[in-house]
Amino acid sequence: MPNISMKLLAKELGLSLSTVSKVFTDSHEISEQTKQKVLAMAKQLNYVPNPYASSLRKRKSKTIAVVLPEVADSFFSVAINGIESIAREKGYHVLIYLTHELFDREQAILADFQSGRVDGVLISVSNGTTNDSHINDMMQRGIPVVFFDRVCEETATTRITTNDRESGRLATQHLLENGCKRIAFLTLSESLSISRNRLDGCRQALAAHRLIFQENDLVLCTDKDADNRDIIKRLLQRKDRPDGIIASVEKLTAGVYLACRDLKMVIPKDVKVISFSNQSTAPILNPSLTTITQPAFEMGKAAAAALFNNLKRNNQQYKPETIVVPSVLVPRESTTGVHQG
Amino acid sequence: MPNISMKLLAKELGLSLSTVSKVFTDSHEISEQTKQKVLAMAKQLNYVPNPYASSLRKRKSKTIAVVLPEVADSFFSVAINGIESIAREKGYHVLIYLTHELFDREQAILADFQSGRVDGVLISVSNGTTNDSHINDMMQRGIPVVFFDRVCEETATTRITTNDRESGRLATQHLLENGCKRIAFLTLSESLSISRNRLDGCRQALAAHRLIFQENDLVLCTDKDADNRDIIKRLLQRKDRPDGIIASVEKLTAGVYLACRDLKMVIPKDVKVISFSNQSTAPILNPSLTTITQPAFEMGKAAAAALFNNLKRNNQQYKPETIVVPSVLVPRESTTGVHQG
DNA sequence: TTGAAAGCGCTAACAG
DNA sequence: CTGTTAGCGCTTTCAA
Repeated sequence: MPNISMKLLAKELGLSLSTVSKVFTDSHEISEQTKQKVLAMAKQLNYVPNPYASSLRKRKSKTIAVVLPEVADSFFSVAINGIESIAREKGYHVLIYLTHELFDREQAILADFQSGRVDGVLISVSNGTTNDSHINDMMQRGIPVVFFDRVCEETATTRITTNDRESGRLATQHLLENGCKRIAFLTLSESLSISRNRLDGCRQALAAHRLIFQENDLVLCTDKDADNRDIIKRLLQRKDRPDGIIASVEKLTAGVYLACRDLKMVIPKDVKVISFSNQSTAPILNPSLTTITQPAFEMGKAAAAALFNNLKRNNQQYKPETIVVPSVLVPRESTTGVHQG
Repeated sequence: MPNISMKLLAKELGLSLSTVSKVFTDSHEISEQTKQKVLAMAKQLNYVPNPYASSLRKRKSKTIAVVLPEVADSFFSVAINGIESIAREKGYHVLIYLTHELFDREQAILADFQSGRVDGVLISVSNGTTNDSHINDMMQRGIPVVFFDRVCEETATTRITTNDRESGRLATQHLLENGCKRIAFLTLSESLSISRNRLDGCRQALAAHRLIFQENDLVLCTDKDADNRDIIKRLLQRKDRPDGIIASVEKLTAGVYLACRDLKMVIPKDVKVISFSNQSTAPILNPSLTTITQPAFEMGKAAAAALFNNLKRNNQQYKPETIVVPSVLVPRESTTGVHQG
């Protein structure tokens, strides 16, 4: 059974194509009576409009793209839920693309959007993203782009972030208050905005306590968990080893726990650990893990909402506004030693 | 700057529209020379074909839909990676839809696909899905559907699952071999294929050991983690309490660990725990968690590959084949008490 | 309030 | 090998 078109539907009703079309755009120039008749017949014949014909004609796709480094960690998984929830509300469809942290890929993906495939883009930039020309291209072509989580700070558009710097400061302060004297900061990348900001906050907090961040306490980890475990072991075996560790990315947590286990070091007695993480297992780790939790769902929602705002005001001037959805520090045993609920 | 169309490109070249079109479909009836000329000019003018015009004309969208209950747990996150990787390879785009476990939603989402928006559908059915008429509708309209993970067993199409029954049996056997005498099975739903199959396997293994599964050892949990914690506490406080627990869904793990903590029960001494889970934190839980790990990435890939197969053979008869990608039991301390790497 | 007609950008049959 | 032409299914002037 071929899909029934509007033309057929019109013929069936003895009405003109344009009249029927107007019914579906709920035009006021159609009588209530005709509307009912058309709608009834449409339902009866199971008419479904062809979105691509409409897109072609209107030059609007009712589709947005979400461009992510990966869906591996829980942050993006949850963020997608937030995005989908509001896209759905607006009647938009969501295309998903993964860059796998490759700048090339990210460029290629955005380049495709010049075709008009999507009306707007939500992006969390890849690890390897160094310039924003591909993003500016998009915007110049009238396709709004909104950053979330991993942003380009120079680009003139809306950004949804969490308070990374403040969180870095809080995490550090929390460690210091719990008795740490020397803090190591684990990171995956020095170029990513979130890492830089979290580290900045860490430095600030140390400075406020008249401590200086030692450059060899900044530990660059890798994508391979096994390697990280070794890297962290080496860190913990140094003569000037830290007594507090900040894992600036969720996936670095395992390395810390395993390294400690290998070395028979006890968290939090020998070293205290705090992690930027959304993992639901934080409370059941042993010791339970103190986390800075990002509001992933809220950020997803905020990002989508911002995009739809930019979408409706049709100009190409987006204000370089930054919306901050704050993270939450949840103290648990890995820093406090105190057992809780 | 308006997007440049093929028409303009043709005019610029002094060629006809159709010649240019044929260049882009790489038709053999165009001279190499003209091809080069066209391609060069296209690049120069930054020509990008309009996908919707093409979709309209060809009645193909080069787009597939992935319909999921939720992206909350790690299984689906990773599966998406697998799907995306092979969609990308084939030059397809991926739309994502969430049902939030609601049958209504699932129906509405599929109904929209009658419009021709997608060429094929990958679906993991929602918790509340009881019949498959919406799926059959799709297929009758020539849109292939492939199930993955959560399948409808009656529906005549390709299914990608893991060996749920076998895994249920293995999990049970593993507990028995480690000394359990009475096993409780935690589940979220009795209707879901995966839950039923895992439970079946559990029953089989018990029977093989001349044990009978007591009906009150089947524990129905909820979506609320806090509630589950209480439910599991009650389970562990029964006079005839189990000494082994199978969490048939990842998210039930936390409840077990927390309930034990509340009751000062020690895993694995007082109760052994095995969980169907893909969480990367399993090794760093304390005790580390014995898991049955689903091959999420592989299943995603297999599902996408199967869909593309069905896509190219254009008939409407798909064979009701089930492809099984086996899960892996990873023994850890929560059942063995033995500490490992 | 309804209808006729043009055209969004592309593809594919057919002709030359 | 290249060009002409007729749509894909819909929206939107403009005219009736």
